[in-house]
Amino acid sequence: MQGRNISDIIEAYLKQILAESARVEIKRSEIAELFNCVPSQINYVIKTRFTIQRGYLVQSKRGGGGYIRIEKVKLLDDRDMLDTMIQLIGGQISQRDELALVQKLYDDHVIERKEANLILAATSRETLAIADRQLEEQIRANILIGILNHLRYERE
Amino acid sequence: MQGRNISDIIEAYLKQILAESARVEIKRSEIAELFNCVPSQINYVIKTRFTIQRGYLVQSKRGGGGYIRIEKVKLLDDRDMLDTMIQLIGGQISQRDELALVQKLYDDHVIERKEANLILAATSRETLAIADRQLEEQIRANILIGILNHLRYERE
DNA sequence: TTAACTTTGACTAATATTGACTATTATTAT
DNA sequence: ATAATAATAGTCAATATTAGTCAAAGTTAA
Repeated sequence: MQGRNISDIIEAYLKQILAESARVEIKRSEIAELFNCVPSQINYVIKTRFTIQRGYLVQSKRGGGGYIRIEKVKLLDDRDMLDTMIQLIGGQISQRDELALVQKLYDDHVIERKEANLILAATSRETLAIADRQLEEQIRANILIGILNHLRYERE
Repeated sequence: MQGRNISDIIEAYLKQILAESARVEIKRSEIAELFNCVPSQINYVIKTRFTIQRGYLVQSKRGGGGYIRIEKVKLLDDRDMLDTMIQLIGGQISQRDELALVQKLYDDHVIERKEANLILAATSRETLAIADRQLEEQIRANILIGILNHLRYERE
């Protein structure tokens, strides 16, 4: 599924570490050298793939001994998590961010695979077929929030 | 059916791979070069020959390391009913008519109760929160059709 | 002849890569 | 202590690298 460009490879590398360690701390220049890219590419990877919406917290420090630390965030259980997600969605959400969010719901066993795919099918750009991008993202947000609220009482 | 034009040839080429691999991932420009055609012809081939109705799922990514992925899926038995429903929905559907439709899907065991409720939650007037009634019904129609198309197949 | 299908290419959109410049923190020299 | 310097990381915009859309033009089949 991954590995066609450097960003994907770096993403996979970091997530592999995070699969075991709950947090990973890197030196930007070292990773850049390891993957033979410019240091700012690390920022790009983090910005596009390790957002809070996807359940990651990033901290860093400059200067000597500087680092970038990525931590996997627990969105707590049930109700808190749903509230948090609704907060994160806000008034609109892109298809890309939505995918990450639904993935997280699935990973956390809030929904099953069938439901996850149903949600994605219901809210894809192709399905919604709304010319105006902003409106599309607003409606996607509405639908997702509706579903999340529904999950509050549907569970169990 | 074979080899009369470039589109047919490209179709055959991809299907030959799919006969063994369940999925094929290509770089658009490479295939275009291989068959000596413009890149957008690949899109034409996919659009006309690898539709979901024929049992193919297509995903793609742009940018560096981009690709087009075609996956063969297993079509289910309810396709005719789904087609009929999509016809019936047309361009828009009220919440009331939708309820009847989802009920039928449930009665016919196409979806389970949880999924039915999820669909209703996703498409209720309250969730969509669109002032304009006509637009609301249009978008509800789009979402339902997207879901119905999703119900056509199963990943292998 | 006409309607459907195919081919083409100009324009658009999404995503990734790069590097110059900036900001912050630590270390060293005075 | 303070100032200078070194060692980090951050930002942002330009450029590169893909794929998508659409409509005009060409071709084929009924």
